[in-house]
Amino acid sequence: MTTDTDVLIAHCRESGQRITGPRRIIADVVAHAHDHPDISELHRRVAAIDPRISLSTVYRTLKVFAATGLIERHSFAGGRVRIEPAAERHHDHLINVDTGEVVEFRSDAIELLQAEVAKQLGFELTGYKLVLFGRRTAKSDEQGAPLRPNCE
Amino acid sequence: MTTDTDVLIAHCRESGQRITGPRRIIADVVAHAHDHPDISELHRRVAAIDPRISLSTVYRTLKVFAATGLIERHSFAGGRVRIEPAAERHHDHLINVDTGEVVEFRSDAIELLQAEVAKQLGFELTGYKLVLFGRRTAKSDEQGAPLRPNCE
DNA sequence: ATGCACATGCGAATGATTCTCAGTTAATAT
DNA sequence: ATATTAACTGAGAATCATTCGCATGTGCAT
Repeated sequence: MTTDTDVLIAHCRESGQRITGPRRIIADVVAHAHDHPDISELHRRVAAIDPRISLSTVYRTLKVFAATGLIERHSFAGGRVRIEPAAERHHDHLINVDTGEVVEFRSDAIELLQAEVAKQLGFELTGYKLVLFGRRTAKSDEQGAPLRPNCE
Repeated sequence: MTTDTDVLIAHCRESGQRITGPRRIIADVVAHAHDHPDISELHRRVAAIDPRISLSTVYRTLKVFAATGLIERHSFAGGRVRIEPAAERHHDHLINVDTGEVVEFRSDAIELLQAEVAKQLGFELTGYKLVLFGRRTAKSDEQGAPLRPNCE
């Protein structure tokens, strides 16, 4: 139960949501999940703290958190959705196709170009989804969260 | 049954696949599907030609076509997968968040930057997924295939 | 303290996709 | 042409992630 968690809780309360036991715990787990876990993994961690908390509640609470912008939901591999606490600073992801490892990065240049491209097509850019897939170049292969490599 | 279709058929045969009645029809429908339909929509079109063709067969055949690189499978909106015949020239997509309209575009600059970013992170870029979301700027709103706007 | 709207848990429902399996059929050899 | 056989197909069951329905439980404003 750290400051991170408190921030989540605070935002949640501000947006008129009730702070319940399950939500406290889920907020706590999410705030410390810096490895882009999927929802069953989150439920596993939550259940390790309080086994009475159901998967439904995790789904529902995450939806609430997402609606308030407290977390982000990614679908890197087409299949299950993966969660990360909302970052102060926006970033994108590179997936190691060999290990599933998720690397975060940001590039202002790419974002500028995207807005530029959209404008040229007659659109105002409201959002985008960018995921890079790659393979480590002639270096040690590091660890990585299990994730189905490749993307549909 | 046009040249496009024949090309699909030819590629299919080359890769050691059998050319069956259903596959002919599916190839034909896919070759003319320039609107990124989802799989049930494809099945609808296929069934309009031969109602005996099952949804399973459409799924299976599309998987075969995809494995051979004859089509591309996109998951723009998180939910169902959408199909397009493989293009000579690679391109990305911009989704009109108001109408679901899919606009194709390409930007060498963005692709160069992506490879650059990956390299800086110590990766060789093997692929990427880029989807822009936008809203038409002060112009007539055009038509668009129905698609759930926004993306998780 | 109390009430009630919102939250929870459980299991059932959904929706897309995949699998199973018995019956067909294309491609190849005869 | 015909037989052979491995690949293909249709129908429905199975799977998997996610959502729903509903009876019960519980924050929190009064």
